[in-house]
Amino acid sequence: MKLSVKSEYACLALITLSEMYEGGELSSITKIAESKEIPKKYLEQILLILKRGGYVRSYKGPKGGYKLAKSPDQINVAEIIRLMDGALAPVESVSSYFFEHTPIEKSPKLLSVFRLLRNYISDTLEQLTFDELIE
Amino acid sequence: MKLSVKSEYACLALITLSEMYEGGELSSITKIAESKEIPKKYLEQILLILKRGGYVRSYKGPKGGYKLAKSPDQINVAEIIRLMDGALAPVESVSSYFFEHTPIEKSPKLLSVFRLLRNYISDTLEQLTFDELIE
DNA sequence: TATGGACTTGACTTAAATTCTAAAATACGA
DNA sequence: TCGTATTTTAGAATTTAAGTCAAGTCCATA
Repeated sequence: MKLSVKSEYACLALITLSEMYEGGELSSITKIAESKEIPKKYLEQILLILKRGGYVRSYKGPKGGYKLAKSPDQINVAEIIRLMDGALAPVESVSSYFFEHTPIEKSPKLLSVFRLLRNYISDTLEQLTFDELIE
Repeated sequence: MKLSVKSEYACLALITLSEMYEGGELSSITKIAESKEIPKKYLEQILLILKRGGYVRSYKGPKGGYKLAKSPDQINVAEIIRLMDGALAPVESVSSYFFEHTPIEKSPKLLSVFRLLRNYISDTLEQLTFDELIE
């Protein structure tokens, strides 16, 4: 019952960018990777996904790097996890975003418990925006 | 943010055995696998783990099979997930059972949110026993 | 036009999930 | 009592997906 490291990395990267959103400065992949101890090459892939998702903007060349495309208070944690992992249900078949057949459907009662958990997790992370995560 | 299928399978197997706990009958791996649509060979491994954990008893030979070692109300879902996956924290470093360094530690605020989620999930599943999951 | 960074592709590594092969125990019929 | 079918037990091989690494290409800007 855990988050993928992909989502964790994505959140950490966005936190870094959120912290420097005010000044409008850029941060390079290398800087983010070093400060948050994330494998650089993996982070490259993750930032590309975030870019395609419209969360960050990139600038090439010397002095290039990344910055947020929206203000931190307009990005919540739930949507990032969804973008990275597809869904954020404790069990996939509980997801309201897409339905996949998983074995747990065989027990309606267990399924309903996980549905409650999903809603709690979902609500919590939906309300958590990145401006709240700045140090 | 999801459960391993291993845990799902373990819970489904225990639900099946809980349903026939009254009569004291046995159920074979094959029967459980078919009724819950679980890969049989994988289920064999899972039931062995449950056996070593003291949750089920096994009997070989024709008419053999598995049955619960305790009554369903004495087994909760949390301990099964812990047995299968090691911990049930939404993020491992939040686990109170063993501590592992994960990248999310880099953000204390995010970590504390996940700690709250973990406690909620943990409490919910700790209180959920298998007698409540019988159809 | 040279450089520092983003981008692209592909391959490697590890762990989860699944399947394969074979052995050991037991009930039951001949 | 023996043999056989049925079941669990065990270890290992295979597959698949997540995570990681390597080498190089493209591009803005100083």
